[in-house]
Amino acid sequence: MRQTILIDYLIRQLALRDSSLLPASRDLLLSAFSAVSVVKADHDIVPQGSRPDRCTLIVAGWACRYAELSDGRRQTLAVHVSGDFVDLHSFPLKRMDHAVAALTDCTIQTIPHTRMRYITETDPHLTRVLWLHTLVDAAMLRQWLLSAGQRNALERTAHLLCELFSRLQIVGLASPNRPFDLPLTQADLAAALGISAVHVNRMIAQLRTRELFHWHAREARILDWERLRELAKFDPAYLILTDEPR
Amino acid sequence: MRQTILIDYLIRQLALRDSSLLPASRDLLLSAFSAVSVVKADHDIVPQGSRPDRCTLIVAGWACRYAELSDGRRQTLAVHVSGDFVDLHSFPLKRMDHAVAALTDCTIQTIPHTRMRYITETDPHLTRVLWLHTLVDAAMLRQWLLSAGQRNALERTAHLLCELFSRLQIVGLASPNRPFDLPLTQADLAAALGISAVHVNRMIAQLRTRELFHWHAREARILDWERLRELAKFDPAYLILTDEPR
DNA sequence: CGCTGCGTTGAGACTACTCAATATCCGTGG
DNA sequence: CCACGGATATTGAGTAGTCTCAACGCAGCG
Repeated sequence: MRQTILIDYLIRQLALRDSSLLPASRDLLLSAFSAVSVVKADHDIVPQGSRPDRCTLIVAGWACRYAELSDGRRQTLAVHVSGDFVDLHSFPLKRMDHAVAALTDCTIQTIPHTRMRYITETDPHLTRVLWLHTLVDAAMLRQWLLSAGQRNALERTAHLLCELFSRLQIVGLASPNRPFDLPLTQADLAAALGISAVHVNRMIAQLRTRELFHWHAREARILDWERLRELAKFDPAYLILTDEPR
Repeated sequence: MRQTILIDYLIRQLALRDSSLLPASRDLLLSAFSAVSVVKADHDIVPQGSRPDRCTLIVAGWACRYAELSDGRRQTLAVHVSGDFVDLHSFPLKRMDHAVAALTDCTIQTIPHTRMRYITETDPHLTRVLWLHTLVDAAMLRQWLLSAGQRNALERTAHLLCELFSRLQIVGLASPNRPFDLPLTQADLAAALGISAVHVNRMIAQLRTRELFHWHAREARILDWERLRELAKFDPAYLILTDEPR
């Protein structure tokens, strides 16, 4: 039962990047997950500076990672949706240099570091796939940094929407020419984009005026994918949508 | 002979994060490195979009990674010094989503992906250490994103200087209260900070006025580490300076 | 039915940008 | 050893993008 949920999202992500992973490897990973638990919106799932002894998977809901300066300024580092490992990197890294928080109520499952270690000792193929998984996260960070440094506020907003839409498609939570559920607030987007919430509002309004994107009451709709992609200069290659042996 | 050079820098980095790595593992890594070769300043070491069949180590010189938008805007994603693997992640990722370029003349050595694969098949401990190595890169990316999103130009400049100084200390190319060699141009810093070269100049001037940092003719000197660190809100924890088993 | 949180809009301020001019450094060739 | 040219650094002036503060609208909920 619990596997079924995981297969729907996590396995879709793993299979996308390496379909040659054996069922035995897949089961080695899946069989160690805890029962599901729930985290309320706006609560930390993993605090900054902690030393987790397990990795957390989002089964349902939206979460984010953020880093905080000593004076309280916060930057969102990633947005996570169903099927995302939010802190797979905590296994090699040990200490969390940032926090993970629930943006909406989240259903999660965890897998102990001891199992991760066992995987690295016994299953090189699965280990490489998990390593890749952490590197796709890093690739997204690079795109966010490219956005923060070089894209203006409008392009940056468009780019985030493109990325989220593409990633939701991977796990089957969105499909072309259909609306999708976007339960974030404009303040959430602002924290992710490194601009003020007021300015996010203006940028969203501009996307609406240009008939690229519409968003009301959590229902988001991409009106012109090609033009939005062009505006954002979005190239999905970094999401590693190709399947090749690792 | 060639190992001697590597030990000086790369091994210092690996040992810092896990001194329990066995000599056999270390040698498994070191023995596969190519002879040194040289890349002239401003030349690409690894082009964006390529599919390298080897990983590259900087033996001497300064390099950077950068991503480029289709209209030519560039963002530097990382600055690399002696002892840094610039594209270790190319092994799991296969395709480069960004480029690596020499900022100064660089001496490099490479290790084939085939050897990397062999390591993952036979040496779980070394594999975890290499995985960690790619994740320290990701931790730096997070700090850069935090800088880009939340730190102003002055703080950001100070933070980069703090990071570079700390990393140079790791490999023994800088030490407290002593000047160090900083062969970058202000334009290089601008590309890394996501601000204009003119503004970098003003920020450096301000650090000089505040008697925090002095830089002339490649010789850089941190005048007041504590105050610079405070200004930058630099917390070196993300560089993983602690040694614990992986 | 009145909070409270979120979204929207306007006005003025500030940070960092661009363009442009000048200064300085460094390597090269005479 | 000096003169030159190109790259780099410095400074000034005006501008653009984004910020902050503030007010108001609207919807959901206790």
